[in-house]
Amino acid sequence: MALTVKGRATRQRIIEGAAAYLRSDDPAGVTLDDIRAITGTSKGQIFHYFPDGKEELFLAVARYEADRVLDDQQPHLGALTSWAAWDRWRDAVVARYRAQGRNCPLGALMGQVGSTPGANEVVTALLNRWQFHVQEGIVEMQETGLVRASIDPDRVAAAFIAGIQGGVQVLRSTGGVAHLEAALDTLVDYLKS
Amino acid sequence: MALTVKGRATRQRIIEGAAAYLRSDDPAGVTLDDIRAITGTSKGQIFHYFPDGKEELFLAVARYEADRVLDDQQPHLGALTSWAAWDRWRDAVVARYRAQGRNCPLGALMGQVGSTPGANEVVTALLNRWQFHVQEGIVEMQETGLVRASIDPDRVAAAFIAGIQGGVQVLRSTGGVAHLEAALDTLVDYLKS
DNA sequence: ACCACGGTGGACTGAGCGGTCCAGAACGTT
DNA sequence: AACGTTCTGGACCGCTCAGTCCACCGTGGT
Repeated sequence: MALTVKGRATRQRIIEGAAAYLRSDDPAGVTLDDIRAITGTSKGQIFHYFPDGKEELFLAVARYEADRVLDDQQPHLGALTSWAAWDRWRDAVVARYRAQGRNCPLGALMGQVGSTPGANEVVTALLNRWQFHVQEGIVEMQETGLVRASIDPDRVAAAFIAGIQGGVQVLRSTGGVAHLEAALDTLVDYLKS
Repeated sequence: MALTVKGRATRQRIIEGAAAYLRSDDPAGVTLDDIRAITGTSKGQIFHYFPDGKEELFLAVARYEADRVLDDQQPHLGALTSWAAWDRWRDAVVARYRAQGRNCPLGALMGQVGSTPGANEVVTALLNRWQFHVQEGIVEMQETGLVRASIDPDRVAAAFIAGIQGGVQVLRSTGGVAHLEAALDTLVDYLKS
């Protein structure tokens, strides 16, 4: 399938339109017809650009959303070299998810797509990149002596990822960011102690 | 709807059969017909005992599973009065989810049911009870001087809940319990420090 | 001018599935 | 034994929705 400039634009329009729609509404009941209407396209186009249909489209949207997750944390996440930087990062994460509210785009997508290999791969790749950045930050803090050397950067970075994921999970049920904040603050506190 | 003894038994059979089936298979594609076949019942019975249909049945299963979550952590969760008890609890949680593997019954159910008020209520109630027990444990440890008084039991208990939820979430994608262990160990370590 | 190929529109299909309905069996109460 | 109530079975309905198909349009290369 060779795409022209126009074709790429349409494909992208479908992805972004679908992403926006899935972000606002409950994705459980989202149909291809909804997406068709929202993006001002037709069934023909959707299957032209995503031959495997719904699953392929949703996976493309998931990849798109996954990229945004890390983008929204930059530049803080990439330079966790001082306590001030950690605080800014913490605030960025909390702000992002507070704004997002109950509608976690990726979470909802995953609930939809289920546990296909492709879906797991998208999530795993995101979590790996995320954790890597946190780990890098911890290592750098250790090198400058701000964090004691006895802690295991990989392990604590994993704990951060788990804490954030869980905080967001709770947010999806309760609507509050208290757990997310508690997890982040407690772990940062742990690094400082 | 007045249920006889036989009726209650059938209703329970449906719930448990559905729970078992949902636990093993991908719940996204589970139909009422599947449940009917598994439980050896009929459409008539399902709607007799769950007049609101699929949603009511799934909610009943969710409640059933939610109860099991805490049950599986007992008696450890209810008596976090020594470091040994905390370790036993930690091991019980990890063992439970390791055995469960990728198939988180409640998580999958929630992905199915979506964000109905009823579903949120089930999850919120579970998390509250869970967090309460952890908080109680922290307070008791403080009273016996094993945990320093300067930490906020509520906040750290919330961090535990977030860490566990996130660890399970990661488990669902990667199949590994490393994140769950990292979260628990790091937070217990935090309490000890 | 032509032609080939990618882009676009939308009617149509087919099946899966939640939910309805009713007839009849079992039960238990008097 | 008779009658009301609950339990059970399964045929049936209707709708939703992913996916198909094909005709037509736009564009760019020669």
